[in-house]
Amino acid sequence: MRHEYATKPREQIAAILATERRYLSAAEIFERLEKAEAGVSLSTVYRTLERLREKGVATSRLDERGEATYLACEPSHHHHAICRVCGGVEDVPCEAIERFARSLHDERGFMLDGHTIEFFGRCKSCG
Amino acid sequence: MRHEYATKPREQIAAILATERRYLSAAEIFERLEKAEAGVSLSTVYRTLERLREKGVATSRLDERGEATYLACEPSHHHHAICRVCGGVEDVPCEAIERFARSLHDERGFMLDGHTIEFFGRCKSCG
DNA sequence: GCTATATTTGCGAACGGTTCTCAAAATCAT
DNA sequence: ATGATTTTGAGAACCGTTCGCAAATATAGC
Ligand SMILES: [Zn+2]
Ligand SMILES: [Zn+2]
Ligand SMILES: [Zn+2]
Ligand SMILES: [Zn+2]
Repeated sequence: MRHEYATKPREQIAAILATERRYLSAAEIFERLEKAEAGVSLSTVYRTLERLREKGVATSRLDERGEATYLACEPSHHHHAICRVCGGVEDVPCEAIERFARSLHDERGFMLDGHTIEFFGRCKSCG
Repeated sequence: MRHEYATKPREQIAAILATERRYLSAAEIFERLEKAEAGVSLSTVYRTLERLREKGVATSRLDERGEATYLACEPSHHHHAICRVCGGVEDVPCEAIERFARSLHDERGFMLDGHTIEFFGRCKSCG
C-alpha cells in the first residue's frame, strides 16, 4: 500500500512557506528551523520542498546565483511581480500576454505553448 | 596600462557562439573546442563567456537544471522565443509588455523597473 | 628582430548548492 | 503493541563554477 505520512518536519516546512510571501531558499528555511530547534535536516528541507512543488502547492524559481527558491503559490496560471527591496511577491494575472502570444504564431509561425514572465521593481510600500 | 589582448582562445570561443543561434553551455563549447583540438581550458571558456556578457555581446540564461547557457545577442531590449525541439532562439520585440507594465503601476502601485520574459514552443520549421 | 611588462592561460584545488545512500527513527494499520 | 512501510538525519558524492598561481602569451618599446 502506498501511503503518505503526515510528519512534523513536513508540517513545519509547509508552515514556514505558508507565512512568507517571498521566495525562500532551502538554506533560509533550514536556518529558521534551526533557530526553532526543530531538529530538521537540510536533506528533508530539500525533499519536502520538491514534494510541495510536485503537489502544486508551491512554485520554484532560480535566483540570480542559480539557487533554487520556493514560494507557496496557487497552481492557476499567473505571473509574479517581485520587489527588489523587500522581496515581496505579488500575483499578476496573465491577460495581455496571451494576446501577444497569439500574434507570435500569426506573424512568425512560432507555435507557442508556454512562457515565463517575471516583473521586477518596487512594491507599493517600498515606494 | 590596461590593455586587452586578442588571443586565439577568445577568437575561437566567440566564433562558436557567433555561428550558433541557440543557447550553449560552457561544457558544450568546451566539447567543441576539444574536438577541434584547440587546447583551450574550461576555465578560459568560463572566463571568456563572462567577458562577452559584460561587453554586451552575449546574454546568458539558466536552463532548467540551473546550468548557465550563453547566446550571442544584441544588447537592445527584446525577448526570446525558444524552440523546445531544436533549441533555436528567435528575437521577439517587447511592445505589448511595456503597455501591460504601465497598468501594473496604475492599478497596484507597483513601480516596475524591469522584467524577464521567455516564450517556449515550436519554431516554424519544427512545426 | 629582441626585451620588458602586463595580460591571459591551464591546471588543479576549492567551493557551494543539490542529490544520493542507507541505517535508524517515525508513522500508521491491525 | 507489532510489523510493514515511509520518512528521516548524517554525511558522502556529485557537478557546475570559481579561484590561485606559476607558466605561457600578447603587446609596447627599443
Ligand atoms: Zn503566485
Ligand atoms: Zn517591497
Ligand atoms: Zn536576442
Ligand atoms: Zn525548432
